[in-house]
Amino acid sequence: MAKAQSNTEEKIKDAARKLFVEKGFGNATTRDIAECADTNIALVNYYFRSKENLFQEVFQESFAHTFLPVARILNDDLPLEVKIYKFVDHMTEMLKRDPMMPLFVLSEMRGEHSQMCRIMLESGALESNSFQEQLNREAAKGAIRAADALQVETSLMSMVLFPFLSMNILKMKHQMDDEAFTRFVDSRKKIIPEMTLAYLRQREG
Amino acid sequence: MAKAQSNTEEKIKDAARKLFVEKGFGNATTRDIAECADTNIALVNYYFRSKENLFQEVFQESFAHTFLPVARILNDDLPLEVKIYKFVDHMTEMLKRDPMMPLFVLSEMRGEHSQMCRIMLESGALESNSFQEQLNREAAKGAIRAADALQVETSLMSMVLFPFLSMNILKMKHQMDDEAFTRFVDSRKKIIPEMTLAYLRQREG
DNA sequence: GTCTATATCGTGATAGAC
DNA sequence: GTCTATCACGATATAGAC
Repeated sequence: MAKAQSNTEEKIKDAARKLFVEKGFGNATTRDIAECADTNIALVNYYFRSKENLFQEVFQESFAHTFLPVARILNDDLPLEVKIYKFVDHMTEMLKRDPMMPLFVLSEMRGEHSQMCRIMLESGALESNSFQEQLNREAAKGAIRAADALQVETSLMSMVLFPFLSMNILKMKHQMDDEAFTRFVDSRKKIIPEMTLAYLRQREG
Repeated sequence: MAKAQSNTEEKIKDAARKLFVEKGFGNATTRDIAECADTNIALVNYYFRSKENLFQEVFQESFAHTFLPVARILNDDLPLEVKIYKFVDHMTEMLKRDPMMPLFVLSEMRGEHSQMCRIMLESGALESNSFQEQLNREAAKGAIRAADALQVETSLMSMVLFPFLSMNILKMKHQMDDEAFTRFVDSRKKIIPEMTLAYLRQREG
């Protein structure tokens, strides 16, 4: 079709992405978005039929293009140790570029309604279980203890994501500026894999 | 003063606590709260001057009485291993009783405005650093490696809190019912301390 | 203390001129 | 495609009767 991309449409999308993530779906108003995109409410509803629709269109891609590819690293074909370091590193770098995304996603998941639920399911959230198989193989070799992949994944996700989820509290409570926060999460790139591997390589208690 | 506690006032507080946590400050309406408390909007504004004020009054106590005491376990006078197991266990049990609280607190912290910020600061969020001192003593004895208390605290908090923060996604993605979720977080009571202690006891990389 | 009725405002969405 | 003007609604909050 090669339809020329309207500049206005893109500006609205960008403004929406920014404001939705910053303030949540409920607190970001159409007026905010229009003003931030240097236009007016009527045009927002001209390009997208409604606020809900705008939300949907913007986050289908945005979410599927940032979070999911990184999360899938755990199912890549890589040696266990390499994989864990790569996962933590890529996830951390992604979050440094988009630090408010995780809190946004989680808070939009409250309540059944939530457009986010549909988006997550449609984005192919159901992964393969090749990570569990890898853990089983390593355990059979005696390289690591027996471990539940879901528990390990959850721990990894927790430790990487949580500092960003609680960024505001963390900064406030420990007087961190942006630079100090970056140093903090950067040093976790080493700590988190070490902690995970120390657990896996330990004899079962 | 011994002023008789109005039953209505308590019902409103309870309703507010429930709905604020469930849907967030912005999405819980005064009408919701009034209806849920079996009364009307006028009475809500009679007892509390405004919605914001109601929020403030309800969460000053609620938050300070549930989360903070548990968080302070890390500064208790206990052997390191005992302390870590106790912290994870108590925190998990607290969260099982109030599973939506963490996501609520974090999402209310977005934006500078946020009454939550004041509440957190006033609640005595500034703890002592006795946990760091304990880690230093243990490291000096050679029992553990040198470690930053803030990093260890963050990892512990992460691993306990995150499953509750992402409860909806977790349940949806892995078809967990309430019982399965409880089993999941219960088994983390063992995994999380093991992981933390395995890291601390490991020779430095 | 409790309720009904209402004032006032901000929101999402649309009609219609250009 | 773009804008102004406006509608319909739901929100918080209050006035005033009982």
